[in-house]
Order: sequence, then structure tokens, then C-alpha cells
Amino acid sequence: MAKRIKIKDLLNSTDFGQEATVMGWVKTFRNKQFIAINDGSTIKNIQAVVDFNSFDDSLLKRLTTGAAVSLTGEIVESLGKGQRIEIKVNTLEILGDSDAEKFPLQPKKHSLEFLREIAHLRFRTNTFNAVFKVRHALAYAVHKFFNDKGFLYLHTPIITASDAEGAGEMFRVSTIDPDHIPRNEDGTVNYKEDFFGKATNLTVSGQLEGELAAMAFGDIYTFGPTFRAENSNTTRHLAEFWMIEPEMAFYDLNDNMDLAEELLKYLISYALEHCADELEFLNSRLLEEEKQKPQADRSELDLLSKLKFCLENNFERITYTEAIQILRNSKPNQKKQFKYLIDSWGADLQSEHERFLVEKHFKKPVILIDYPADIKSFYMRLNEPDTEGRKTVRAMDILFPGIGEIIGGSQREERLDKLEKRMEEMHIPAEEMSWYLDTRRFGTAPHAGFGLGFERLVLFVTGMTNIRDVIPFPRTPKNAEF
RNA sequence: UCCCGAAUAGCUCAGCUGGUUAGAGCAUCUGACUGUUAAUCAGAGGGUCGCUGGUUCGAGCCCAGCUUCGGGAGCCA
Repeated sequence: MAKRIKIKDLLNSTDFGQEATVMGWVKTFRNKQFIAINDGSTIKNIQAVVDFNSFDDSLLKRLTTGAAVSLTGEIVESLGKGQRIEIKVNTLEILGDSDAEKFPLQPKKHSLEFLREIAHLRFRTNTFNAVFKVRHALAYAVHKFFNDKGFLYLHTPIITASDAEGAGEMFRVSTIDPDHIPRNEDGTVNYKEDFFGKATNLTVSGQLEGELAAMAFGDIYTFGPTFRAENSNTTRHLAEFWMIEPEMAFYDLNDNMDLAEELLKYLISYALEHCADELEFLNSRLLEEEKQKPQADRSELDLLSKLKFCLENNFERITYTEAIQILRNSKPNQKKQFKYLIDSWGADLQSEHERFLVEKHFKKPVILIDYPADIKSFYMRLNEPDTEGRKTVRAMDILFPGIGEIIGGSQREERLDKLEKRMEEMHIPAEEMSWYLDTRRFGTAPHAGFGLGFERLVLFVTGMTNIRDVIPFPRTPKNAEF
């Protein structure tokens, strides 16, 4: 093919008078003269100007929204006001027609719900162009952050045989023919006949394998897909999502919190720096949407201010016990406005409580630590009981406005006897987890880690409100299209 | 899984107390227009009212079930 210049580079060019070839998709064709073309390299379009006397009418008729074109022309300073630079077309070729009567994307505003139904085409809209650019930049920044810190990128298995991760319902992986299930004498399924010779699932977390590697490399992280077969129908959950899970030897909970906060701030500032156009677009898109809402429902900060605010302020760090105190004395609790009233220590916090702490009380990201042992996982390190004899674990949840829990993590229980006791209490079969316990048997050491939900991060940075709009092809209950 | 709401033209929606031929804006098509910015102006075409059943002389509208979508809750990242 002819050598083309990407629109992103062309828009920054000053080579007036030079010839250039542009390839992309038609956004609009105005006044039989002005083609707005986008090639995905930037959210901005280039304006190509055709002299309609020099081109066949039948050719110009094919310049419909969505058509792929290749054109060559002279780079000129624009006579119009809306743009600095444009291209005066000499030759024009339609690479692929787009029947305007059938192409679902029209030069008008579409609802996100409608675009979700045509997820294969929504990449071509401004909004999704911006969202997936930001998603890409954030993914790259994750690797850059950890690489620069000397972390090892560990690929943990996607198919696992362990079902003790305790992070949720799992998808079964099997080659057994559901119409001819091999059975044991007692009628249970005989997994010895299955592909792996045992029951296997899609991973819900790479953490346990991550710990194994951290106990050799020191600092590692994973970044891969995870799967939860929960019947969750919310704007914050997916059945298939991407998770970042660092695991660090010789870290306590404070080190863990420091790293998590540094990571989040790094990622946000990376996006602000490298996706300025995209975030600017998303910011104004949100402002438009806010105008439709009643005054009371509008947010105090616009997207860009919210992101900058996160960078400039330290996350609030409080213990679960302190949070309970605050909530118990809070207005909505005393006026009985909470659906679940806070009266005693030990209850799990509902999202209304988390939202109150983040959005009303502190008005910034909050790290909650030292949760009651009863409501947390077996691998979290047990604290000494407090003066009232209450048991807590070294867990941390990072709560973000509008998102809720964006990170969950803990200092891990490195003491074999305590870990085994905890597993027994929680009915976790130690014999199947022998490989995990070996890290505690041979050279155990304090260590910690956390899981960052990648899509929740993208949600926050883009200001989108439904998690299905920040992953290309969302997998949710009753939906696996494309 | 639970609670609430929705489903009418390609899209976004209106449709009165159940009543004759189901409307608007945008998009599309046709025509006009030589610097437009989601161009503008004029005209035209476009409907199995989500599906199944029920009530009724008569259902887009009322009732039941189902499906899908949206919001919230739970689970969590």
C-alpha cells in the first residue's frame, strides 16, 4: 500500500505545500466539500477538502459515514476556523463502502446502551476511541511502573485445580461430554476421566501462585484475566475481568499501602499526561451529561479536577474499628437513613457505608485496614487481639468515590501454625494446599500483596459509570456476545 | 439471586380515561446550496407497538407469564 501518514502526526505537521496520503474512516461529509476523517490514531479528525467539480458525483455519493477511504493531497493551512490544518484532495479512493441505510452509527449522539449492543462497531465512536486509548495507556503504565521498580511479571495459570482461593464462584473447565458423564460407583462425577484427571476451573485470582514466586523473586506482579461465575448484575462487576496482583516479600501492611497508593497515583498521572486529548473529551462529555441532571445530583468536581485531586491528597488511612466509630456517630446512622444501621462491631460494611466514608465524610480515597477476622480470608495475617479481645486481620481495602472497592489486599499470614489453625477453622483442606503451605515450611517470611481491578481503575479514570463500557467485549450473566 | 423501572420507526422518545388512518426530533433518501464544523433549507420513504396468553364489542394502552435491557442491593476487584 502507499505510505500513509497517521492523522495524529499530520495534525501536528507544518509541512505546508507537501503531499500526504491519509487513510481512515469517514465521520461526516459536509457541503459536498468537507470530509471529516478519523484513523484511530487520535480522537481528532482531519478535514479533507474536495473540489466537487473535479470528482465524479457517483464517487462523492459513496463518502458515507463509516466508509473507508484513502486519499492523497496537499497539506494546507485551513481557511476555516475549526481547524489549523487540512488536506486538499488530489486523488480519492473508496477502500470500503458503508451503506448509510444499514450502518448503525449515524452522525448523532447514541446511547451507551445502544452502543453496547453493537460493541463490534462502537470502537469507531469518539467516546470509545477515548476510553480504549486510556485503557491501553493504563495497561502500559502498569507494566512500566512495576518494571521500573524491579518487579517480575509473573504469568500465573488461567486453568487451576485449586478451589480454595475463596474469591467467589468458579467456572468449570472440562472436556467431559455433558451427555455422557463418567460416574463413580456412588454416582458422583469421575473426574479421573476428565482432561486433567481432576476437577479444574478458571482462575479467580493469581494470588496464591503469586505468593510462591514472591518467596523467591522478592517482588512480583501478575496482570491477567480472572473469572468469577457470580450472578452479579451491577455496573461494577464482570464475569471476566483483568486484575493486577503484586506480591512482595519483606513487606508489612504499611509498605503494602504505600505501594498501592503510589501505584494508583502513578497510573492516574500517567493517564493525565499521555491521554490529555482523550480525557479532555471525556471530561466535556461528562459535563454535557451532568447538565441533564438536577442540581442536587451533579458532582462537585469535574473529571479532570477529580483526578488531580486524587494526586494532590494523601489517601485517608483508618482502621475498621475507627470507621465503625465514625459511622455509628454519623448523621445518616443517627437519623436512621442507612438501610443497614451500624450498631455493633463486627458487621461487614455495606456499600452505603463505604460511600458515606469516601464521598461524604473524608471526600477522598480511603484505605480501611484491620478488619474483623471473621469476615476476611484465611491467608490474612492475624493481629494480636485488642484490649477488648476482638480479633482482626491485617487486611486493607482501598475505596474510591463512585467505584467503591478498587483494591483489596493484606499482609499474609506467614506463621505456619497460625495459618494451619485458621484453615482448619474455615474448613479449608490443608492436604490440597500443601504446595502453598510449603512457603511457610521452608524459609517463611513476612509478605504482603493486593489485587487491583483493572476495569474499575479504567472506570475511575475515564469517568464512565458502567464497567461494561470500559472492556471491549464484556462478559456478564446471560451475555457473551462477540 | 432479590427490589424497582423500561421495551413503540435505524436512534432518542411522545402516545390522553381502552375507540376510527400510531406521531415528533435526529438519521436515511431526493433536490437546492462553493468554507462547512454532528452544516443549513425543502420534500419523501420508513412500524409484526419485545414474545405468549388473557380480559373486552374493541388493546400500543388493562391483567398474567416469559425474554431482554437499565438502575439499586448482595457477592467482590
